[in-house]
Amino acid sequence: MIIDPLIENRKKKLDQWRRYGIDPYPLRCKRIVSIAQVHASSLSSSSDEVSNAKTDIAGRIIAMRHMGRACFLDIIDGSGKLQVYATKTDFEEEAYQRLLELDIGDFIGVSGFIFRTRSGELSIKAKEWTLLAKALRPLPEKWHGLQNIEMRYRHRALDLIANEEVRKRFILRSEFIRVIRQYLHGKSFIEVETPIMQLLYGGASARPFITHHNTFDIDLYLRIAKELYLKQLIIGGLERVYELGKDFRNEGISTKHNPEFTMLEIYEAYSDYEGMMTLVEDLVTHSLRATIGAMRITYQGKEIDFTPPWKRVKIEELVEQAVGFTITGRNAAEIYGDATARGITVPLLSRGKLIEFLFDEYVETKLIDPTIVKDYPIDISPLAKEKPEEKGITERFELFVCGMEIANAFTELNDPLEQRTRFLQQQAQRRTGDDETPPIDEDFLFALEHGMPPTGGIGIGIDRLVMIITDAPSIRDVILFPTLKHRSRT
RNA sequence: GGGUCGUUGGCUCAAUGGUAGAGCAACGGACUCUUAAUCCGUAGGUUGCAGGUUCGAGUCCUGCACGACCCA
Repeated sequence: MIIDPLIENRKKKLDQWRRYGIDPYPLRCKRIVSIAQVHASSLSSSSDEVSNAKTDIAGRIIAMRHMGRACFLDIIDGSGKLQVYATKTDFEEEAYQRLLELDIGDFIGVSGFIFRTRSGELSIKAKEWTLLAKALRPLPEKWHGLQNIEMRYRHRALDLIANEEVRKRFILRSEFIRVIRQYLHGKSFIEVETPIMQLLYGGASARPFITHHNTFDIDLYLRIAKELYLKQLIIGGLERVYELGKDFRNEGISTKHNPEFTMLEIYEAYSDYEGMMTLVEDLVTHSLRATIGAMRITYQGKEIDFTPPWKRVKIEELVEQAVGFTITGRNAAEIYGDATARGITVPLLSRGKLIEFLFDEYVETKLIDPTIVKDYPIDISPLAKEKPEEKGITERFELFVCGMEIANAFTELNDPLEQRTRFLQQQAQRRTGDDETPPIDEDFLFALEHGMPPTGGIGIGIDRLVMIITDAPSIRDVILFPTLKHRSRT
């Protein structure tokens, strides 16, 4: 290991504190008030001496300004920043000298009186101080912060210390998720937990991660969706359930994809996809109101208006508008012919996949304001119920915002024989090399054969919603520890 | 997987193919209202890794690692 003089110096100081008889890592500190509380209780007062009572605060030193016989320190805790003013005359000779030996990054506790400096800054005049935790490494630079993106993702602690907006973003993420849970509880949904490690994966089209259970000596899959378990709960009589947690998909990484990501899935018996449209619209707008307090936000320079009602439009209509020829009522060969006649290069696919391809290519990125895209072709919607009046079309919708898929919902297919047929059709695709098609889940079909009431279900991508409300350019900016390749420490 | 860009002191960044620098942080000193404190001084580098071209490479070439963005 390379000897870093900065770290060596701090280690020497650590020993020095011990020689002084001071524990550099004491177990406890005094009962303290938060810095935010100090600011709050001093709002009304503008006098020099704000409080005659002694106040105890604690936090990390982020700046020190030595003035000879006086010293200013900036201290932050989880709630904010406060300036500490220490003068030689207020301390024993030793205590003041040792204060000067502190490093930026160290945690200290300060006992003193709250006052305002001549320039009006709320400060604490220190009477006593204690070392709470010694830092052995220097903090990132004070006003450029930590800019290196790789460092920010690999060492999120430093990112949170150095970059205030990062910390705010993750606090907002937490608030947003809390509000979602409150909303759902208010609607009598119960939160449940289903297996993350599964014998079979399903409920979506994606390649899974594989792990191994040693005692049973079996491979298990990390879930790609919660759908098939949650619907078993609907069958079991838990009529309103949701699960908010991670799914895992073994696919590429991009600014919109992390291999593990947070998905909320909600199932409601006796509802349908119309009910899910209302639910997602209400859930999202309610959560926006309760967190950022606005319906209009700017994402990466684009204005987005969440004001309901959101546009609801059939996928085939959107594709028709974009490509300029008729889709509805025409088969795959006809669509393929029209596309190639217009110079649009499309692969030879089934009808649904063709429409999906054209949608991805020509429509998706243009959907900026929240848009409910509905009535998907049946061959790409194996878990959704077919519309009786429109053969080949299912009661399924996806929500798009800022060109990103945010939610996917259906009137759940509850005919067990039909479901088996659909699964078998998927298996045919699997055999032709589509490795994203999951195997048939007999346990799910077994449950379904006992009868599932008409049900609406939806999956909502939480990370992407948080990206939008926090104006984050990459999904890695809203996941505290995004997936990165291993890099050995030098 | 393909393309483009990036990797220089703890951090943020410089440096026509010609002695690797600055600011912050650190260390020593001065200073009792500073807040990007100020002033004087000191130290800190195998320029991501491995090769190659060259009298000479942070800079040019090849490969690799990691990251960013775009595309698939």
